[in-house]
Amino acid sequence: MASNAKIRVTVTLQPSGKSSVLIVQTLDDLLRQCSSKLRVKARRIFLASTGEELLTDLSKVSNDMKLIVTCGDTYTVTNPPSTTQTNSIIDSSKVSVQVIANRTLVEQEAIDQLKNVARIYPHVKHIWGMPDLHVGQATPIGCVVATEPSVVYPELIGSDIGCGMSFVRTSLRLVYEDDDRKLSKWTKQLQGLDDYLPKERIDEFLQSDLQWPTTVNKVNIDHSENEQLGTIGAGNHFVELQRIEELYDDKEEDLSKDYLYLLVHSGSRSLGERILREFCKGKGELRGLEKGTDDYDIYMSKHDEACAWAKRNRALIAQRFLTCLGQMTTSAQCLVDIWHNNVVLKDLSSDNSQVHLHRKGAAPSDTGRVVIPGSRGTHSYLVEPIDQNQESSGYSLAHGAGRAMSRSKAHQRFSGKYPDSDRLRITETLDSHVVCDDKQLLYEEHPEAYKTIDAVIDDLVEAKLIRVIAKMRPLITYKTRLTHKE
DNA sequence: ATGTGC
Repeated sequence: MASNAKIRVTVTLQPSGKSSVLIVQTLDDLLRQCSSKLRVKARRIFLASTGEELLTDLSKVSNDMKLIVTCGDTYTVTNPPSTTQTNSIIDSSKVSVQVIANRTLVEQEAIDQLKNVARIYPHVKHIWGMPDLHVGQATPIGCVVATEPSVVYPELIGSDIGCGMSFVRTSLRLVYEDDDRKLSKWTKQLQGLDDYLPKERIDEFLQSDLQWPTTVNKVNIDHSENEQLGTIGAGNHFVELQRIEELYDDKEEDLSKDYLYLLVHSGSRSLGERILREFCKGKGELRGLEKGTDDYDIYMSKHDEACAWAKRNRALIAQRFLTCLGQMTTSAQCLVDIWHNNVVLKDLSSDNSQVHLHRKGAAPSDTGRVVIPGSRGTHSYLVEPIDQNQESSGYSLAHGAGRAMSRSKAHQRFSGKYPDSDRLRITETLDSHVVCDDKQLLYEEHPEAYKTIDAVIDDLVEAKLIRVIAKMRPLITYKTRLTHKE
């Protein structure tokens, strides 16, 4: 076979299950790309179907083949995981794996990834999948993993430590229900939000007293690790101006249809990523950190700091957004701030034992109200957990609509279906404004690339996990003014 | 989600 032919393959790292699609030309090229994409020293490659090892070249590999990569271990073909159904306990033998989804479609691949977590991580006691469960790199997004309290797995929290959602009541008003002239003007005023702030402002903000909505720890780290504070980032992060479309509970005294609300979704930017890398790089993907070791103490302290940093990041993003619109930032009040990606020590209600609850894309149901965002141009929901002590759902809820397809698939499909990207700046469904000058993101984050938020909410209501307080309508979704990656 | 390499 000609050595310059390009072949597209799917590689899966064993035992972690992390996978990636690569375009490769030679075996050396393949090993190199595996190392960089999977973040391990890739040493051996096998054909997934037969277990045969690739020793000299890619002559046995053709387009779209599945390959297994290991760091040195031999790979032997095993039976695939048994088929499963959602809304039931999948494997009660050792680890209970439960997926809460009825109306929402959860891909088999995501469920297989969840079962893989149960199989390969020691000391796991319970796993829950939320209705927005979808495929991740190795661990699916939209799940909660409870382990023995003696161990923490950084990989089960991921790189965006502290990522979450702030819901802020502003003093902005819209006099007419659809004052589009005002919204167009505000959209134009949203400038400079992607710029990094001066060191002095960042340092001062990290050391300020902040109630958001409760006291947030001060953060004391070197500015070289802080420069992104106050910026939204990319991917599914955004700031959205909303109004209340339906208020189902008039007893909520801090909610008023007269004012507009800000929803901020962002995390710890590259800070969290550096922390994950520090604890996983070259040490295997599954490494647990054991209580009593220095690594555990250092990771937990950095994790907590990243969580505080992410909260302050959301606060500063909201401030900057309101400043663009000429608002006094002191007039805003944060009603909800939750983490989607973090680990907490939790007392289980069933047997008084403790677990480390790792949330990877899941909202807490044990700290009060949460906002569950839809996809771009769809409603978000302010909800209240019915029982703050609900072990059967892992003390958690869905954190959003959940992707229905990969980013690459979405880009390919929607750039073909909607070639005029400018038209995506006003959403088809609710006529909301979208600020996103990154064309790739416009397609990757297209609403049709996500599951239906109403199905996710229905699943949680039917499972008696939440009651809906308010339905929020998007007015302006701000993603980025940066144009790179086009 | 992110920084980095091709």
